[in-house]
Amino acid sequence: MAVTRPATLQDVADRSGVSRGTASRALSGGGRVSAETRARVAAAAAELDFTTNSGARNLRRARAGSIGLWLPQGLRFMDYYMNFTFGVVEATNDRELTVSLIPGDFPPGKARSLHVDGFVMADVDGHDELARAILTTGRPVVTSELVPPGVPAPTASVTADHAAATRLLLDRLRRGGAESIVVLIPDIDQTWVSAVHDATAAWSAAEGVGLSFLPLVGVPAATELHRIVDGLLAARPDVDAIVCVPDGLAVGILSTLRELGRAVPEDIQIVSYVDGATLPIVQPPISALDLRPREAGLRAGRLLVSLLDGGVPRAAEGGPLTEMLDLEYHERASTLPEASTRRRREPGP
Amino acid sequence: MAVTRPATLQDVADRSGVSRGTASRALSGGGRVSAETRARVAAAAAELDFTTNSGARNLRRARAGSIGLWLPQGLRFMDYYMNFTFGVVEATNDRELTVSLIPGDFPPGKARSLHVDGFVMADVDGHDELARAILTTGRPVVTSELVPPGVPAPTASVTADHAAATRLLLDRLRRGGAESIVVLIPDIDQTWVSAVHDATAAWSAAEGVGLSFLPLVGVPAATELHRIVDGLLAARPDVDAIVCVPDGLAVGILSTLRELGRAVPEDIQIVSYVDGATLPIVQPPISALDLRPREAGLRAGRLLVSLLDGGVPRAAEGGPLTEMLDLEYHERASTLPEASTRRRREPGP
DNA sequence: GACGAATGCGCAATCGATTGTGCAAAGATG
DNA sequence: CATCTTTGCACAATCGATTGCGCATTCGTC
Repeated sequence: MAVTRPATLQDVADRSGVSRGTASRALSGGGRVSAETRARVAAAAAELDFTTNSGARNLRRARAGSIGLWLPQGLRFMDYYMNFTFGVVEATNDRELTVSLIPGDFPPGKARSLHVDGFVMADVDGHDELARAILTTGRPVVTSELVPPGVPAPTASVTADHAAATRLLLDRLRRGGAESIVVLIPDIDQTWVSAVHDATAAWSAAEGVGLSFLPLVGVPAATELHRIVDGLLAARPDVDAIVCVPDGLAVGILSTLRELGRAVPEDIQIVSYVDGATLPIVQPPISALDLRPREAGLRAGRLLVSLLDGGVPRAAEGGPLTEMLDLEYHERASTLPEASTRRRREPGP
Repeated sequence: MAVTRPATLQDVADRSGVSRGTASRALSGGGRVSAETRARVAAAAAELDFTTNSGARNLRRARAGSIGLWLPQGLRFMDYYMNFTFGVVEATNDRELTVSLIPGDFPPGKARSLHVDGFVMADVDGHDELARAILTTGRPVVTSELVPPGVPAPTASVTADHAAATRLLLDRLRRGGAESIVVLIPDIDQTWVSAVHDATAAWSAAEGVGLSFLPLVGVPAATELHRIVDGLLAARPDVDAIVCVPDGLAVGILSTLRELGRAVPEDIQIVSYVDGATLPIVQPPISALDLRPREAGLRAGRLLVSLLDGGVPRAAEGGPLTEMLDLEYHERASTLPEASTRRRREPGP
């Protein structure tokens, strides 16, 4: 079987005895073409196995035909970002758009040379030079989560009410009887993390519940985690609830607590701010907030597509466009249902 | 600031007083251009903030300028595939190639219309129609792992010696004293899974160690997992080692075993065939095989790039090109170091 | 001083499709 | 029957860059 050059529109035109222009109109549906000609061209196209060269079309239409997807560097939150990515891809279904991944180490100075029509960015970190460069290109950008202060504003954003979600989680722990809560929070400059932090602090002040933060740099290994939890329990023996912000970490905390002889949820309740594939399958399954990454990606992608289609005003009054995403709390066994069922560490009467 | 059309090569040519052709040669480095002209053109390009329109270039060069990345459908092995993806992206660094994600539900019939120069595919499943269609396009394809029998062969593949890796794991368990092993294996039609299965069976026959398979359909929830493990221990009380093939599952097994009062690794050893972010941070940390997904993606990507550059013979004698990847076993605390240290469940003398 | 080679650059074709303009034939209206 | 619209299609410009060819000019050598 000879390697045959793919058929071009010219080939189709020749075969059906019309001009290239007519062939184009016949196939694309627009313009004035007789039904009979249209059918003849369609037949020729089918016989030649013609598929339109999207590169040429995009050139003519002055579009790139793809959107760039930027994801944070570092190896955290893989589960989240993979789902997010699939969501973005889903948003381009049946549209003539492709999703291309932007290398994390792409030179920021060359950001303008990225041949894309717009960008979707997830969790922009204030310190990432490439992220800033992309936001400065002037092309449409939709971010998932807001960008930190000092970073050029995106065209639009998809975000969620993290303050409310945080309060929901904390209220939930409190109803389960929590009186002293620790929040394990990653040390990264992303707005949703700050939102969780601030909402936690505000809630603590308002509710008068003992609360402290434990910042985490990087991804701690098992021994380090053991040391951290051990130190924590020594310093604050009264801790009876833990909020894990990083996704996979909660399972590590859980097994470390068991190792140290603490029962979950009886002695200490656990919730994770980010749900993940492993959280529901450990014993006890860990309650978590479902950030709905796939939906977030889908919404961000769709928003960008609308912007590119010109269907959405670039700047509605009152600043950049923001779309809200509802989060879902998944109650599992690592939190106590009611305060009354709670067994304190001190022996009963 | 007015939205100004990006500068074209013609603009650069006009500004430096040369023809478009000369400007092109001056910037691309090829052809005969005087040093002085070259400098003048470069200056003009810099002033105009010119970046070459890669769409136009690709059209002229009859290339697509991107490679398509296909990943299996379903939500398993997220951690692995995300790293794999980053590896592929890394392979395109500094080359004029982008990585575009192929939607999992892309219509197989239109696979030929995908405007890419070649494909990288991970873990092709024999039942996926789109995967087959892609392999039939005739374009260069590099797969990670071999394709199942009956599926059109790819141009080249990156794979690993799963039989050897399996034996290594099993030998390791045996040295730790294992006498009755259970292998939890996902019910999917991918060659590496079959390789693990077959190697396990062969090893069992050769070594005379008791062994059984437990096929898993889908991703079991916590309660289901509990039931499975419970049933397993009831049916085979002598089980003293478990091999988990799916990645995140091992942590679920671990905590379920603890729940059931079995000590790991003293009563039952655990290893995971696929390493993941959570495995090292639970107590005890779970021994696992590092499949080196990033490296796999990188190698697959590089191989495809070589194929596209024509640097590698399409079909060396002896069938399709195959590159081997070394795997790494990470010994952790969920396996016993030596048989002598093993504590049996029956009380001591 | 003459002739061949090398150099520098402009011209124009080309990649493959889209789309505005214009002309001829067919149909509608008086 | 003459004029006015529509309809159907061909022509050619265009998107932005790459590249083969050919013409001057300059350089080198005898």
